[in-house]
This record gives sequence, C-alpha cells and structure tokens, in this order.
Amino acid sequence: MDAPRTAAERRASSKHDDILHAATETFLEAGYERASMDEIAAKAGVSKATVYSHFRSKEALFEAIIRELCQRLVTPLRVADSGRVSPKETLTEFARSYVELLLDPSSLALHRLLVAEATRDPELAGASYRAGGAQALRGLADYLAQETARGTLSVEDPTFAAEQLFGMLNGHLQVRALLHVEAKPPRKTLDRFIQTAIAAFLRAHGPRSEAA
Amino acid sequence: MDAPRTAAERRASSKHDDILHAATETFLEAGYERASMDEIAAKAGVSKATVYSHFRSKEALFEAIIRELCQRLVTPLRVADSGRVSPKETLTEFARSYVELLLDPSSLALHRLLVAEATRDPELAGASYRAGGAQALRGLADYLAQETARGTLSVEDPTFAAEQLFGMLNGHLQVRALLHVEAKPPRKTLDRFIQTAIAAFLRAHGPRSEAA
DNA sequence: GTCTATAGATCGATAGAC
DNA sequence: GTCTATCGATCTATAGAC
Repeated sequence: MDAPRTAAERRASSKHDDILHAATETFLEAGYERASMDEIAAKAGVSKATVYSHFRSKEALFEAIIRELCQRLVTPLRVADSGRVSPKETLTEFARSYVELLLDPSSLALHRLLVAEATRDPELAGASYRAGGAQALRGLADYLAQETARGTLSVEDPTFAAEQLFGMLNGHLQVRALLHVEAKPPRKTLDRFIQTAIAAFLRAHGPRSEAA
Repeated sequence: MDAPRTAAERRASSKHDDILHAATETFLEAGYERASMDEIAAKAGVSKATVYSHFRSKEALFEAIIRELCQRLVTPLRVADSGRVSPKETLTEFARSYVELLLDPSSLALHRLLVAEATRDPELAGASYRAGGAQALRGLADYLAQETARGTLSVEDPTFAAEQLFGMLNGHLQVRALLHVEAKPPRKTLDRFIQTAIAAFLRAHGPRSEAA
C-alpha cells in the first residue's frame, strides 16, 4: 500500500469528505429517519465507528450536510444588474436562473428534507431559510427598490413585490415537482410561463408612463 | 358495563374511527417514520393487534388518513361567484380563504407529510395533488376565463394566471410557516399582503379600459 | 374482534483491539 | 484514527388465548 501522492489520491482518501458526500447522498435520497448510519458508512467505504469519530451523532452529521447544501445551492442566485439593460431583461434572466434552481433535483430533495424535519429541528430550518430564501428575497427587493428610485420601475413595497414575483415563478411548478407529479415541463412551456410572469409583473409594477 | 345508548356513545366506541383519529394526530405530529403503531394504538385506546385487524399495515393506515385529510381540508375552498359583485371583491374573498387555509396548522402539517413522503410513495402524493391543488387551480382558472368572456377581466392564459395568483398569495408565507420561521403574520400585515397581491393581479389582468 | 406476549429485524451508538 | 463485534432499545407485524 503506497501513500497517496497526487492531489486526487489525497482527496479520495480524505475520509471526512467521503463521509460528508455519502451522507448528503443518503439523506437527500432517503430522508432523515430512513437514512441509516450503516448505509452512510458503507457508501463512504468506512466503518460505522469511523463515522462516529468524525461526527458526534447522526443529528450532527445531518446539520453539517444541510448547512453545506444551503450555502452551495443558493449562493449562485444573484440579480445580475449590469445597469445597462432594462429591468425586463434583468428580471427575465434572474427568473430563468431561479426556476432552474427551483426544479433542480438536489434543490428539490433539500427542500423536502428541510420541510420534513422542520418540526423536529426548528432552529436548523430557520437558519436554512435565513441563509437561503431570505437572502434571495432581500437581493431581489433591493434591486426593485433601486430601479424604482431610478424611475425604471414603480414598486410600492419592494419586499412584498419580491415575494410575489418569487411566488408567481413558483406557481404550481414547485409543488408538482416536490410531489413528483411532474419533474420539469418542456423548455417551451417553461419559457412561456416565465415570460407570462414577467409580463404580468411589469404591467403591475412598471413605470406608469410606459408599461413595458 | 352498559352498552352505549346515545349516538355519541356509539360514535365514541367506534374503534375504527378512534384509530383513524389517533393515526391522523400522530402522523401529522411526528411524520410517517417517527409515528409508531404502538403510539397510535395507545392514543386510540386499543391494542396494537386491534389496529392491525382494521388496517392491513402502517402504510395502508397512512394512505387512509391522507385521503381523508385531503378531501376534508381542500373541499371548502371554492370561488364564491355570486355574479353580482366585481372580480376584485370575489378574488379578495377567495384570497382570504386561501391564505387562511394555507396557514392552518393542520394544512401545514399535511403539506409537510406529503412532501416528505412523496419520494417513497409518488402515487399517493400525485393523487393528493390531483384531489387538492389541481382542483383549486381549475376552479380559479375557470372563474378567470368566465370573467374574461364577460369582459370584466382580460386574462390571456387562465391556467397560468391562476397559478400566478396562487403563487403571489403564497409569497414566502407558506415556506416560512412550513419551516417554523413565522407561524402567521399579524392580521393587518396579512390583509395588506393580500390587497397588494390582488391589486397587482388586477393591474396585470384587468380589462384594458379601466385598470381597476 | 380484541387482548397479551413475542418474534424477527434494524437502528444509533459504543467497547476494545490494533 | 480505524476496525470488528455487539449492546440495548425500538420498530412492524403476528401467534395464540379468549
């Protein structure tokens, strides 16, 4: 048995990360209760005692993977405001990334997990919302307020409006995907859905002179 | 020990219903995996063997209580269209009942349960959506189409518009309640939230002449 | 139908050797 | 740190008496 020499070998032999990766996969697929430490250990290629030497308990391991997932998934979602394009273009682009994130399988599985375990661990659920949804909400609200100050939009309550735009983009897409009724509509339908939502938002909140 | 004489006594001694009631409470509180047949039997005041004489398995009992809950909770939600009041009044009234249902503790617990178990039992989740959300969606879409035909609204795609109105009314209210971030905002805030959503919807989809 | 008692399996967590 | 082996608790479901 040689010691690992390349970076890939060192990374592959980092049991801590192996365990985290295996736990993420297992919790997302099976849920908290059905995920067993035996399965996580097997998937990570270590013994169960090793898992417990890295993480105090099943609960601690769960919290670790949830926090990592929240940061990794939601961070990329930002309003890309170049300042040189219209609110319509900026919002449409933002809506596309949001809907993409919304229907991403990992994102859906994380959502299921958080909702399922919220009653057992309200603190973790609350922290996840503040690190995820609340950040995105504030980002969008700030953008709407800024464009209103510039006169390119006329939004009365930026936070309410942001919530409502997020809600319109959710529609029933999210719940249908969460319940496995429909994973992801065809691209054409999705595009039309997004355009309809943005158009409605701009008719409701566009500048009064030009209803772009 | 006298035999039960009044209807109330007969109902109270109906073990089938006692078990259903106990199972509903237990599943909603604890989730599918954490709910134990021991606890359900104890809460119903019967032995575990009796539970199994009424329901083939834990899974069958779960399905029974889910189907009953879906029917009971979602059925009351209807667009009350007297035909004599404006869309604004009709939609505002509908929005109030919808948000009330959305934030109802039993409704939230049912939602958590369905989402949590959707991957394990996609058929049950799908049937629940078709019996609940899909019905409400169709009801609202039909109303929007009808008002458009009458000229009191001008909705291009009634289904999309209905999804978007539901979504606006959700905002982040539902997710915050599901994650136990905020159970229910003060009545004033809620009213303002609803009025803002209806106003935005009517600016987007009202008849072109009068943007009521 | 209804009970008590228990089978049979699985789980989270740990002891002890190396 | 990492392993094997196991403890003690808990779960679904059933056998058997009444």
